[in-house]
Amino acid sequence: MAMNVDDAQPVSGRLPGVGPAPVLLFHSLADPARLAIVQLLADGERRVVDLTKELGLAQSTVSGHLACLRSAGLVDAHPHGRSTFYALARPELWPLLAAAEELLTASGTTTTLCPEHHRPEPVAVCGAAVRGCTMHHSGRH
Amino acid sequence: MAMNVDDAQPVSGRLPGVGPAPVLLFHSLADPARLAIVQLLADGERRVVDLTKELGLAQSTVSGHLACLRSAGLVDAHPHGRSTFYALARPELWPLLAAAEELLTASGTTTTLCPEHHRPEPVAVCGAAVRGCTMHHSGRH
DNA sequence: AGTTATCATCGGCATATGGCGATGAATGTT
DNA sequence: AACATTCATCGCCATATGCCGATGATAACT
Repeated sequence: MAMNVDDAQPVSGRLPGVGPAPVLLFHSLADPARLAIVQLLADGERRVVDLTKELGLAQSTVSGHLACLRSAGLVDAHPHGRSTFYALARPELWPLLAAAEELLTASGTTTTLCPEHHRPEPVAVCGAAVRGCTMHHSGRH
Repeated sequence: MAMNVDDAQPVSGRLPGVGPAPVLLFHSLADPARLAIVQLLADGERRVVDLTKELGLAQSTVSGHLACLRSAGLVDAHPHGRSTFYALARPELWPLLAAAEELLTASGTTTTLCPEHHRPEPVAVCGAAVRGCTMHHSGRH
């Protein structure tokens, strides 16, 4: 479930230099469960059990997905007591999801990947400063 | 090699609504070969043979990857004579890749996914209008 | 100490993925 | 007409992926 970074030659060995990092990043987002986790974490950090219940997946499965997201650097794990809290680690994720959403919209698909508060201004006639992309920790410790 | 759209219940059936489209999109980018193809096509459209040589992969493999990218709506196929030209179909892809690049940079990885002419302005003090993200067809028919 | 809760990790299993060569259709060339 | 080229598709195979239950470690609670 992991996809190691150290698998050297990605395909045949002489591909143009794409590097494993972007592949890992996109791979981590190329799964319904992981994408759902990201969306849930957008609302605030969660414990593994919480996600387990919200997703309807086995605990081991959720842990696996979280490990994947963590290896991609998208989430952070904060152990607290006997539970572990997971939270989004990269605010830069929202522009990415917004861009994906826009691409899909342009392709004719209606999708919602970003919560409203993380979407960029519709057009921004210029003047308004930085918006969206704010990390908000709704404490639960 | 395709990943069908009609596989209904993605994981267990009761996941929050993420929809198959974004998964398909990210999946299409989560492969070194396909990412390489995208980069090559950024420079202009290619035939399958061209990509086959440039990637060092079997023709059937390349065709498969192109089918995947096409099913994700990222590339278009223009049959011409006995060869087929493939070109990028979505200019909106560049903001996506730029966002991914930024995220990875923020994560500490140095990666280059967009050609310079497709990158957004470094900061854009405001004033300069729309830039980058232009589709350029360097004809070869 | 004993019990309960939470979670990471492991092994097993069914399926998906990505690689290849072979085949056949379509088209251009001789 | 015969041949060559290009490409989509198919079957095969090795590996990766995602799911689960079981196990064991850690920490809290009685």
